[in-house]
Amino acid sequence: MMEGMPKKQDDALADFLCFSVYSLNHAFNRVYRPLLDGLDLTYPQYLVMQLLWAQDGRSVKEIGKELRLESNTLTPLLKRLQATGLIDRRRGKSDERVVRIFLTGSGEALHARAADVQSCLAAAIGLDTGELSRLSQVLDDLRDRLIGEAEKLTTDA
Amino acid sequence: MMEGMPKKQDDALADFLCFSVYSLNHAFNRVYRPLLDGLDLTYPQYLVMQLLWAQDGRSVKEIGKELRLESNTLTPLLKRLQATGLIDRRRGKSDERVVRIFLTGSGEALHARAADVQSCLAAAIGLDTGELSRLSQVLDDLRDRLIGEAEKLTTDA
DNA sequence: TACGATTAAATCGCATGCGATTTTATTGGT
DNA sequence: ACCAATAAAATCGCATGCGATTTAATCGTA
Repeated sequence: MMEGMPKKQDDALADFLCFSVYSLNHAFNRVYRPLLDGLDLTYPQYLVMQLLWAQDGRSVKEIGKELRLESNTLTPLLKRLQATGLIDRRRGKSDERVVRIFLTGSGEALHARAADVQSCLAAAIGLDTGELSRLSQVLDDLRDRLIGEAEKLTTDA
Repeated sequence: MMEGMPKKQDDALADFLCFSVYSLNHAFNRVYRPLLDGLDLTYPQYLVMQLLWAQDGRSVKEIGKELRLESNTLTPLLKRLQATGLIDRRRGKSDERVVRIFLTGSGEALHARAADVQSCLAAAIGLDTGELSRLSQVLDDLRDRLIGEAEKLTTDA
């Protein structure tokens, strides 16, 4: 309003942006859910399967680094995928602490059935390739900056 | 790669964008958490309090419409806020089905202590006002479009 | 070699989200 | 006035996320 005091107003936008991301994330889940229901996968499970389809035999740690998740989230999730028969969990031979994740036959087979999830999503989003990649880039940069800030905050406290 | 077959590649970007949003949302939570810990609030609880600080006496339905959440999420959350003494839940007089949410004294008092959350967030994000509002707008538009698509998908099935 | 520090997973507890259902109150048509 | 349809919350079950801690294996160094 006044020239001298726009700071309060501006700061509110930070909250708005966070809510935009929060509610957009929920919206994505709502689109993914009906698509993934047919595959008996949740969205985080789908993310893990995507990684494994790209490359097998990753450790829990490596998966966590890619998805920004910790073992306290991944271990139960991976056990559920194992229970449904999509993956195997094997202790590393050289290092017994490491658990490596391998696709089973049905885990690999699911890849084909997951083929149209991406195209449905792309259609629902309705942005062209350029906009998509630009937007992803902006969000990823912001994410990495925030993770840095979060570390500062928690280290200080 | 080939000129004739870029569709597969393009569709993958849809998955990437969704993951960008997913992981950015987690990153926001990591920044908010240490800030909100001092207020004994979670991020969704903070969102509800923001609404109430702006305007008291909303119904659960109205809060849900703003935050895109259902009663199955809000009811337990609101009961926790009531248990910590920040809000009151009262049945509407004209319509006994409706539960309206009111700030208590300590709920109102918390507003002052929450003042620097926004400014810390704004600093962590590190974008200027114009970029912030443009980005929010893009994400909100996408969210609303996706919710529309999700309804189509679930209605079809 | 011994042993404390480090590391990878796992475990525990709590707070979301949400699909599905239930409970209670209100409304609308006859 | 009656009663099915509708509407608002609440309840239940399950799958994340994550802080905090624990367990088990490996490493580093005296």
